[in-house]
Amino acid sequence: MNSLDDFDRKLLMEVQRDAQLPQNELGARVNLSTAAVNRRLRRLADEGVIQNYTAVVAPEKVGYLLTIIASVEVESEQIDLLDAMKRTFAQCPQIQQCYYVAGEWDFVLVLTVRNMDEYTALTRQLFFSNNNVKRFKTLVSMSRVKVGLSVPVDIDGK
Amino acid sequence: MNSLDDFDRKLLMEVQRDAQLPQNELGARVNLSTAAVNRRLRRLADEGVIQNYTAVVAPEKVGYLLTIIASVEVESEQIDLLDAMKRTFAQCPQIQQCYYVAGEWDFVLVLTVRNMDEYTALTRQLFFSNNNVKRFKTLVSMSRVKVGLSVPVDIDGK
DNA sequence: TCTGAAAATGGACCTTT
DNA sequence: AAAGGTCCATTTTCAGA
Repeated sequence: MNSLDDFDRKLLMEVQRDAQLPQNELGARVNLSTAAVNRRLRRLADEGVIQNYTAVVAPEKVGYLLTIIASVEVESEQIDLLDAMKRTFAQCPQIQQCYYVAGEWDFVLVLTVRNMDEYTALTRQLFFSNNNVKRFKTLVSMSRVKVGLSVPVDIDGK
Repeated sequence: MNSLDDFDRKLLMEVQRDAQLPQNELGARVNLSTAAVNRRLRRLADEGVIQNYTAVVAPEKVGYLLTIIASVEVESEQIDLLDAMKRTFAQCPQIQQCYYVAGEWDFVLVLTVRNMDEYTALTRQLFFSNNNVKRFKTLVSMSRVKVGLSVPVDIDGK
């Protein structure tokens, strides 16, 4: 049902780089007619391979000057407590990413905040006032060396 | 030069959620004519507020089943050594994100890989064979609770 | 804000494998 | 059948009045 060919992979590569390329330009790059490109992009979206199209906003241009990585260890791994935390984290607009991980920590969060005060307030709200947070650690980003969600869909293996 | 009004903020909000909304639909949502929407989106892109438009690909649908968070401590913080590492990390397609951080670690990486073998190979290439890596730690993501790059541009403060 | 031209999308239909 | 190509109508973009 869900096997991608080289056309699909090339399209995904291009459209991850620039989702605004018109379909005729995509067609020129991957060697397909615009109609075929149109059909494939629709199929990829329908199948959920392409989750969505989004504009990437530069946080520093809208006043979000700080990026923070926070690790969280929980007190109890009881399912409903975990689910509640996941929901809380997912809903928090400043949390861009939340991973539930195995290892020394239970959650890793990537946050974007305006300044340290905003982060301090968030730690109160998210960590200190949550009984199930045993401890957390903060790493402050000095440089966002690479930031993206691109998946490498090179032309080869499977 | 770069002050956003509520129209801009609403547009950014919408277009982060779905970059495919036509400009007339955006206009209806934020209460502007399509021409005004058109001009504003162009301006936001020109100013770099909108960095780019991209299709978000579901990694698991293209065979990238594992998400890994890796922390790296370096041996020396000599500028040229750091720059070399940054370049290496930035170029690695499986590294989605790389932050240079202050705190217990020097780098935090978010990686997407097909499987553990691929990650093991990457650790050889990126960490073990790099003299400037003192130590690294791996956290394996069991659940990608929230994954995005959205910046909260709600309607309020500055 | 409105109007209109140029461009892009997406369906219908036919052809190829 | 499954997928590509061509053609065409509709929608969208975007500049000028």
